[in-house]
Amino acid sequence: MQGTDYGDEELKKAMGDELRERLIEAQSEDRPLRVYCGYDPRTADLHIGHTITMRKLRQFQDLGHQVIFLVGTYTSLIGDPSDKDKLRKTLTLDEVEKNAETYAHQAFRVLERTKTLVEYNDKWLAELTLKDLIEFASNFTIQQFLTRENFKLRFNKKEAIYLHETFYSIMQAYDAYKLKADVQVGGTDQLFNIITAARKLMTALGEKPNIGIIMGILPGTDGEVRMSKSLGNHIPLNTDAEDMYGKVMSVPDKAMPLFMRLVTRWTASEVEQIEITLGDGSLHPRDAKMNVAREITAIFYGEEASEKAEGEFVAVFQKGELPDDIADFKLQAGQTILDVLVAGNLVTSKSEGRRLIKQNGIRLDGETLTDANQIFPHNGVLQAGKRRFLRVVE
RNA sequence: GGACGGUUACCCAAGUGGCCAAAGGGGUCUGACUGUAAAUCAGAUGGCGAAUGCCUUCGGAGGUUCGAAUCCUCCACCGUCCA
Repeated sequence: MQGTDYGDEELKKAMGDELRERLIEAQSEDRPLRVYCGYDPRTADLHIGHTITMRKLRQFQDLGHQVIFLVGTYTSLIGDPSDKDKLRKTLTLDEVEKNAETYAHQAFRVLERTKTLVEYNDKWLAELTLKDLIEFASNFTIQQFLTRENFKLRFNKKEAIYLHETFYSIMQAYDAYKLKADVQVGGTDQLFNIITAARKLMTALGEKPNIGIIMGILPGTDGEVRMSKSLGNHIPLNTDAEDMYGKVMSVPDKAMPLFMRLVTRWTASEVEQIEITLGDGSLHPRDAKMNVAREITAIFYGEEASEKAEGEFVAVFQKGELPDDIADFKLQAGQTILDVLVAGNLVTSKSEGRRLIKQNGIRLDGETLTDANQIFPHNGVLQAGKRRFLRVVE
């Protein structure tokens, strides 16, 4: 149950107990648990926050259970208006399928491909009739939905709650039913869908209710707000090892417990051990974070690339040396410092370049440059800020 | 169907005729310091220009005005309430 966040001890205990029972039951029937999590491929641009539920699925996978990666092809077509992260535009089936492919590709850096069953929910949702929907919906009351935190809050603030948002819960519940899920994994925003909607509908349709594993929310690089691309504090999966390592190092120390629990492959006892050594001072917080950064980078780029990224980080940021790979830039006659900054992609505009120079953020071979319009003085390594480099040659 | 209200920069959110390239917060960036791209402190954060400055931006299109994010008209999208 590492990294879970039910927001309620009783619920957590109930789910833990039920999971234990279900495990025993499955064992006596000589079958693995069916564990699923649904993904809406409305974006193909994943960040490490998206991998939390995958990590949890992987843990089940490693214990020999059947993991189902459900692609929300049908639900993605509509789009959830409550999620401002996602564009509200309606996607075409084609786009969804393309996204799903990229999505799965990234997901399989966490999950074992051969042991993962991939399903698409349009297979059964598209076939539902209005009669079915009415029947399903008759299991729920408006009050139940209104007690859901998410809705209650918006209701009180007089914000819109769309009718079809309630369909979402019902569709997701039906997914769980069709998949005969023993366990469903999701973030805290999915608590209602998993615990209330799915369990109720499954029971009504004569299945055993799924057990919810509710995962905590990962903060972004600022350590406070949840990781999100539109908030600009995310760590993307599709970057490079050096960048990922560095971005993890830029996360405030205080957020490390969550990063360890939600993103790394470490067990609960391993995490506890680290926290004990941090507490008694035998482990330096910086070293602890370096371990986390190395681990997370290794998950997505492999051990070798991760170690290399760490070596580079130590060299560049702790010792102030130059990184291994610096792009070459061929100097043209007459180019000013500002010209080179722009042409070499160290800055995105001349204004930004001027700003950096004014802020003493531009160095050539370690010497701070102060005049943007000066003809580029000589060959050497040009550095913008702490982490952008360019080797200027003839 | 009716009555109101909203749409502001990466995100949230002020601004209701000139002092608005637009408060504040978040994010991001830079510098100092350091234990790290942590914490803390300081600064920056549309573009072009050496610079007084100029150009583009406040949902879209027009209009009023010496002057509009601010007023008017139409359009689009969204919300709340009444029925």
